[in-house]
Amino acid sequence: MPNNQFKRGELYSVINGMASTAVARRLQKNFRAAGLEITIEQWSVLYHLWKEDCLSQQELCNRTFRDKPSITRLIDNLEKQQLVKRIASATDRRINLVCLTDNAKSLQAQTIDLANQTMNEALVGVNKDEIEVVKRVFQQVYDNLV
Amino acid sequence: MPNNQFKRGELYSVINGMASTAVARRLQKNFRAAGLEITIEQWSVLYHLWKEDCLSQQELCNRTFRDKPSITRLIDNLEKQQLVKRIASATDRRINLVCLTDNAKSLQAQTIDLANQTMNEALVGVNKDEIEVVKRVFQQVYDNLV
DNA sequence: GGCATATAGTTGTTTATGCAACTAATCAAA
DNA sequence: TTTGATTAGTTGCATAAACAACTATATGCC
Repeated sequence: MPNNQFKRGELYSVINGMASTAVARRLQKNFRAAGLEITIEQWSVLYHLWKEDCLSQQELCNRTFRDKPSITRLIDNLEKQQLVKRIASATDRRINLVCLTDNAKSLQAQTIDLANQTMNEALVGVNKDEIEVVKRVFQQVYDNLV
Repeated sequence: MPNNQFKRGELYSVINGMASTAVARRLQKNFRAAGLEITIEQWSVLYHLWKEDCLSQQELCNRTFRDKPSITRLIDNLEKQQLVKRIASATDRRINLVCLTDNAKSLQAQTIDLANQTMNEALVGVNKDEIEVVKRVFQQVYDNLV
């Protein structure tokens, strides 16, 4: 089915180059406009810590879909900005627990508002059913490949 | 509508961190497995040149959704690998036309096969209608933000 | 206990991105 | 025709990603 294949090839360009980076860029811009000096990558780490604090770096890898070196360096930068602290696990000395500082806790409400606002800007003209389809397709694609 | 907003916030994580990078990673892996020493970013530039050769850098920015510095450096690297050449425009001396070398032309069929194969792996269990919804949503999101 | 293996995290290297500041060429308006 | 604004492209700097090689700790098997 060459016709179908061509359409799938087109979809690749769409997925890779367009909407996802446009959303990320807009969110970054909204952070900056609000005077927040964090990157969206740093925010994506904080986002998971707000849901559950003091995760290991490995657990952050799993939840943010990043590899270990990426998380190491994101945590390095977050530590420099005094938003998280590495705390050695008491039971397994290989593990660093990454814990939020008070500094980071105070950012939670504001940044989540900005993220919701960004998604509202992004999703004008998109209905709930379509969102559900996109979520299902992405989960399926992820499961197919990982 | 706080409930709706929360769902949109979740979608952001999905869009930004998951399926798109998983597809990109798989395509990169498939290139490498086939002995091709190009990155997916370089491929995305070549992809548009195969459709229409000798585009200006600005036109490549538009078509690949990248900014000018990104294209400058991608072209730098593609030129090092002798896959493209910068040719000064005869009519406007500000413009570089980016043209494929024979070297690059010979890659076209193979890499497009690999891209189609990658999308087939990625889209197992996803039907045509869902693909159309995803494409429409992404176009809408992009139009909303850019 | 001791060795092989697995797991958690770090470091080095290359490539890519975002933003701001810059040069050079073109265009347009007085 | 000269001056001011726009457009095309480059460079510097900080952050991030992919991959491979590495250290340190823990686990499991004999």
